[in-house]
Amino acid sequence: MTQNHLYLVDGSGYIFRAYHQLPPLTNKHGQPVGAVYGYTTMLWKLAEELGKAEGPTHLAVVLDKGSHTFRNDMYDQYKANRPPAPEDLVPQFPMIRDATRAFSLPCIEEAGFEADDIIASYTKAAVAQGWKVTIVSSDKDLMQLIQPGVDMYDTMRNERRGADYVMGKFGVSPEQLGDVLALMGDSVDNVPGIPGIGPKTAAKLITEYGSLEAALEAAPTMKKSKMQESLIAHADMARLSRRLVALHDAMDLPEPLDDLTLKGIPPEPLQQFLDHHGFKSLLARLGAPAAAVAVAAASAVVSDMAPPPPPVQDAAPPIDRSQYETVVDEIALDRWIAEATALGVVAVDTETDRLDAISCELVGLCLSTGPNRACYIPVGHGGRDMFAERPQQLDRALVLAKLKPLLEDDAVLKVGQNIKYDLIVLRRHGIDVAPYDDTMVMSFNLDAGQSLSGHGMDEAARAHLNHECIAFKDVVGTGKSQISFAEVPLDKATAYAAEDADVTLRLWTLFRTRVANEGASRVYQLVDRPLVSVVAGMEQRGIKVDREALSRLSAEFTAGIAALEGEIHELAGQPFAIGSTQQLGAILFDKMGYKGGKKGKSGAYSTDVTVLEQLKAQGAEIAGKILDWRQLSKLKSTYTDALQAQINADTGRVHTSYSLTGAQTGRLSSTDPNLQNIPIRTEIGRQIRHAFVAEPGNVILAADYSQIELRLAAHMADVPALKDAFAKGEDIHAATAQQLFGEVNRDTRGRAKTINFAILYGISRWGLAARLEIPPEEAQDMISRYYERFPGISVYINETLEKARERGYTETLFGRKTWFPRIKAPVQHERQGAERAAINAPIQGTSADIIKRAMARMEPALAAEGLGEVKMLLQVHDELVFELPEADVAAASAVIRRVMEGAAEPLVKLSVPLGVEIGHGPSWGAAH
DNA sequence: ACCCTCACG
DNA sequence: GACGTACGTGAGGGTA
Repeated sequence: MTQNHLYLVDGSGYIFRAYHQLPPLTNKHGQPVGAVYGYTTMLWKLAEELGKAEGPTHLAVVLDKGSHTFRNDMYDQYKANRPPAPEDLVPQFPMIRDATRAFSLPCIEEAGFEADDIIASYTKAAVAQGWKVTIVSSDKDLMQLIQPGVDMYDTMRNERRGADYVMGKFGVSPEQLGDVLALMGDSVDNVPGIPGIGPKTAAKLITEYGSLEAALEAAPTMKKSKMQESLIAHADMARLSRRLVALHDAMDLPEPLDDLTLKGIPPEPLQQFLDHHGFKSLLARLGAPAAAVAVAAASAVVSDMAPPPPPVQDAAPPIDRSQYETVVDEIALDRWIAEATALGVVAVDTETDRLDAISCELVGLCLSTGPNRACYIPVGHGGRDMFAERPQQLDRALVLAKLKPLLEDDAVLKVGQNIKYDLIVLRRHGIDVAPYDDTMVMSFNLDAGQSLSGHGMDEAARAHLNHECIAFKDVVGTGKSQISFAEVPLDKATAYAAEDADVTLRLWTLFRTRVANEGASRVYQLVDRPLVSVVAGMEQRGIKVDREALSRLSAEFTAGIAALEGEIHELAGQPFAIGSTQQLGAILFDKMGYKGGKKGKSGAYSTDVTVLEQLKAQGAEIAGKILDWRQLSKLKSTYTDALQAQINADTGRVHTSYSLTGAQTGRLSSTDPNLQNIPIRTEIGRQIRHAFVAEPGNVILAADYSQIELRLAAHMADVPALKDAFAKGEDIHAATAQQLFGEVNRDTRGRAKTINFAILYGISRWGLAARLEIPPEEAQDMISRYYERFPGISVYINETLEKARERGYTETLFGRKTWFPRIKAPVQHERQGAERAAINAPIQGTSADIIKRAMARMEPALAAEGLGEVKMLLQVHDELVFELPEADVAAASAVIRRVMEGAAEPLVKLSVPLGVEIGHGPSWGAAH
């Protein structure tokens, strides 16, 4: 059996080198991919090494994760000089992970450690087992690892390097290299070294004295010189530098060595990746015999080796609630904090006495640092009543003061399930939790649209951990006997709450690899994750609502409703519940004899707007009155009454709650109250919008993307006629009318508008026919003409559907997946429904991605212009609503427009401009 | 708990 | 040839 040979690829180092050495390529989606291309060719070269004598049997790509490592704690200036990564390189980082995944290679990254340390640790472990190691990198720091059995490989120069290379370049052996590097210093990493000493002098000193320590000790006896004085003066700097350049080789291996076995490179994902980016020359080689050989050789490696170990099931032990700890003393609390800090990642969950984060009281917190390692820290049991009997527990202020450094520690990742809630609760106590991961958002980015109905923890635990969580209602009861969490006994509370943290961390362990392996990193890291804290801020801020104005409207509506009710009963000849569709149907169709058939599976009469409009057109006076009654009832119950009840007593404002995982396409949704469906289309409803007001001295500013979905459709389906019209700033529906009907008037423009929207939603001839009130054949003609004039549209639709059928999901320009499990349903109308949704999802989803990016960038952009008083309050799919001092309107408008119009860049380059319309006034209604 | 209706993008 | 609407949401009221 051949000797195992581990290849460790310094992915991060490679990316920067490729970026600087290759021209700024872009792929067919307009994304910058120069570094990705270089990286891909490097992996390709490695793939060709497979099966050769010195080729790999095991391989891992190692990447940097985050920027804060233990070296920053050692020396706060470490890497402080390093400029931020270039703007067009940043979006390529997640694509590097995609590339790695396309080659089906394991990828290792670990927070708190640089890629160099991971490589050092793996090298040490492999050498200890008698393996050979090749480090794929040209980094001088890594050359310290060269030793018998360990060499380096520079794929760009196609050169293998051993100890003689180091001797030739630095004049010392690899084991002395660390001392030389410490003396030299490194301006890029900001390792200080000793001023005036470069590579030559350093090498001379080390060769002469044998080591850095020996040279420093001998310094006072050396011949007097500038260098000698410097050596004495900066000895401490040299010692610090020595520690900075030392590689940490004793970390716990995130993946066992044996898991790095090369299992062959299946061609399909690779082909998909190359195809996606349009790397044509590599694609051609993939089909060529050479690649076939490489792939075959890769498979041969597998068959040569011992059979692969059985797939690791869930390596974590089953959930054991008896191991959870209730923390009621400071020593235990300190121990948990130390453990979490050392680990660098901790699951966090807060327990409160009610559901809304804005007004709840904190009852307890939990932490988890590993499977079954979880604790519950009660701080508010016994409730809000200060005199009630309280179980023994730590003081809330003390616990929060102790937890604050952990929760704000850059080097400790906080993991939460729906962490937006915890962010708000803790921010109310002066704690800004960062950095964070959210398992609910990760689940959404992986599985949106999959058969699971939501991304809640109980469901996720069932699906992914095969575990049934304690149900909240089993802890607090239901209905009248329901108690607050503050009243739950500590043992029960600990079992429930600590389990949540335990499960959250377990889910995170699963999701983080899946996010990396399934191409979700980009949308998670660059779109959704940064949004969580932004949305938390918006919810916490709320918007002011004029209670008196709503109350006046309520009274007006009440009077109108009463008057209409009388008239309706009069016309019907009897009193009845107008709100009951059942009774209304009976009155209209059975008693009064109007025509209008049964509908729906329930067999009940339909009485919706379209039906009532038809009756009205037939001359049924009652139908119009019912429509008016319905409008007023809706406005009163859903808006004027409900909204008053939602005003927070402490803030005097309304705080909605946004769901980041509610809409399958990636849109946000808003609940309690829903502020994304405040009336605007009718004059009477619009008055409700006028009740959303600014504080004295401030104004409300609303910024809307204009026709964003149509613009995206024009870009994604590549329709030159539509793109030109947008580029010229033309009225898009008029332009469509011109194309379809040859003339523009009110009628043709209106029909064109209907068709344009129909396209976005996935059209059917019957749907269009119903909308335009024309026969289906005529509608079909119109659709055909649309496809003729805009051929890109039908190509887009067909390609989207084909991909959805083949892969099961659609993707936005930012890589957001939406799954369509029913796309192959045998029942026709289910399947067709899925098809229409699949046509719409990439467009609606890309629009959602874009506004989310604008939101994530908005506050820093405003702050950079000294506009810290400008507050983002609401998002309504294509609109952002702000409150700001009147004096800031002009400056803020410019920033807001710039951020919104440029939100796709640089990740995605659009071939149509994005337009933004901005208005302001004393109220939301006035801002439109 | 479910259906219907209707508010928004 | 029949299907009975468009895509994505959330809330309130009536009914079983």
